[in-house]
Amino acid sequence: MSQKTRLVGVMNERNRPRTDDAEAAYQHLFDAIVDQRLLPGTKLTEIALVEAFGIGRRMVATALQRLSWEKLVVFIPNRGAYIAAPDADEARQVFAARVAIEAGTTEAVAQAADPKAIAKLRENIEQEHKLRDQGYIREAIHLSGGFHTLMAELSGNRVLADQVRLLVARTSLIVNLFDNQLGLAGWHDHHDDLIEHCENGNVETAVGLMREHILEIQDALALDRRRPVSFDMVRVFARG
Amino acid sequence: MSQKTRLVGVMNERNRPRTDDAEAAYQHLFDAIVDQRLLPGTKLTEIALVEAFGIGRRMVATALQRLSWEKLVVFIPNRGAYIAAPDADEARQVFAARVAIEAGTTEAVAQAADPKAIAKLRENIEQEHKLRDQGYIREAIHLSGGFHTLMAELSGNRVLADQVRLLVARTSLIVNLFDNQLGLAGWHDHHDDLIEHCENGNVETAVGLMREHILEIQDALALDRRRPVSFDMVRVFARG
DNA sequence: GCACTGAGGATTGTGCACAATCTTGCGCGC
DNA sequence: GCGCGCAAGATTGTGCACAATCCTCAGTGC
Repeated sequence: MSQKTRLVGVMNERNRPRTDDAEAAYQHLFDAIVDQRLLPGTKLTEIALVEAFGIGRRMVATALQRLSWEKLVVFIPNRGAYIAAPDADEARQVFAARVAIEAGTTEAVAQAADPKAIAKLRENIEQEHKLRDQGYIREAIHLSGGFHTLMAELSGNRVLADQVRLLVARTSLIVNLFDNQLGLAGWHDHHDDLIEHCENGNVETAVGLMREHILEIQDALALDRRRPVSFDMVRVFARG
Repeated sequence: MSQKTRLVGVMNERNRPRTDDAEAAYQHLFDAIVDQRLLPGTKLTEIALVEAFGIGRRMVATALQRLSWEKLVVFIPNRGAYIAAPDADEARQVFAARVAIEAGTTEAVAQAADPKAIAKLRENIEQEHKLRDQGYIREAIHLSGGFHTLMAELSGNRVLADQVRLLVARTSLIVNLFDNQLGLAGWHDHHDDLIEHCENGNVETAVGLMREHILEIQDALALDRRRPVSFDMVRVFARG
């Protein structure tokens, strides 16, 4: 028919709705945050991400809103979305939550004492030892996060595992923001002891060790001395 | 000027972007789910909600996706969004997570033993007693959820409080789906005892009571006998 | 010098007219 | 009667052209 309805977008061959693109964009951003390629305060504009990922505004908004819900991104109305920059109070709450939740995951793993799970944890430890011997604090903490996430997954509870995954990610932001006076002296032996007690089904001791371990990470940070965040340090973006 | 740019939407006075409308829609839906006005399997179409709430599709999608992340709504591709209908395994994980997390909140409240917090909890108990005397199981469990949420808020940790709020909401779905053979015999005295031990700073006992309490709620449900969910029982919608 | 205003910029929300994809149901051939 | 296929329906994603809102930064009056 001779309808003149060519107003908007007729015969656009490039707009196929791909639902899981939002998930992909989310994963990319999440990994970039955890790997500290995206630093706190970095600006994330819809249009910029549309161009970067080649997806529509809706999927970008979906990914950003999920990150916002996970407290990794903060929306400032009519200003844009920014990578979150937790303050000292929020940091303390994150660590407190980690103590509470990871006590639960540790208890589950220690009670089960599944040899297969223990083996996976030992494998993770191997890699951690390798990096620790080279003295890289940041990588050590990063892999430490991997250890905690793995432990949560092995607990068999998806709810707790998801929470630990998020809290580890937020810890990554926190480590970036507060001066790190970490003496990794006796710090590295905790994971080994933890595994051993889990293997032997020594539940109480394992849980206690996990709590101490997390609190020790917190104490290694100077929570009263936050690195100033300019909230417009945009240019770091040009790296991914 | 005499611009003829009336292609799309010129001078629409009704399209002012109100950012917090997404939050309002989310709250309405969340409350409806917790209050069991929206039952598991109910279909939630974007367009229907656009007309119901008078907001744009984007904000509706935002609200729905948040509910989806919170596991209260499930997206089925090209079919629409549905109120979640947890299976037995998911139910067990929710209860396990509640045991772990609420052990943490109880510990915090009992350690603080703040008289003001205790008073608030007592006030909640009063209302629960009133409803329990009338024998309403559903309302009792609903208010029981309120007690747990309040406890989590009083623990002073927003992370844990948010999680408990979500887990309580999911429990509301679960209670709806599984045959409830609840004998609320000794069930109702737990909250009273719990408060007392919190008041006296009896941390270990309080935590143990909370764990038992949650497990008792779980045991009162027949998790192996799920009520069939038609996943198209739409008409229940006409009630809000 | 200083406060205030106003124009421009930046950013997100909206309605619209599709496009893509899956489900459903009906008719047809056998 | 029965399976099969194709058309119609339903639902969400997309690009576009705005609208609304807030921020920024000049320029002006006092």
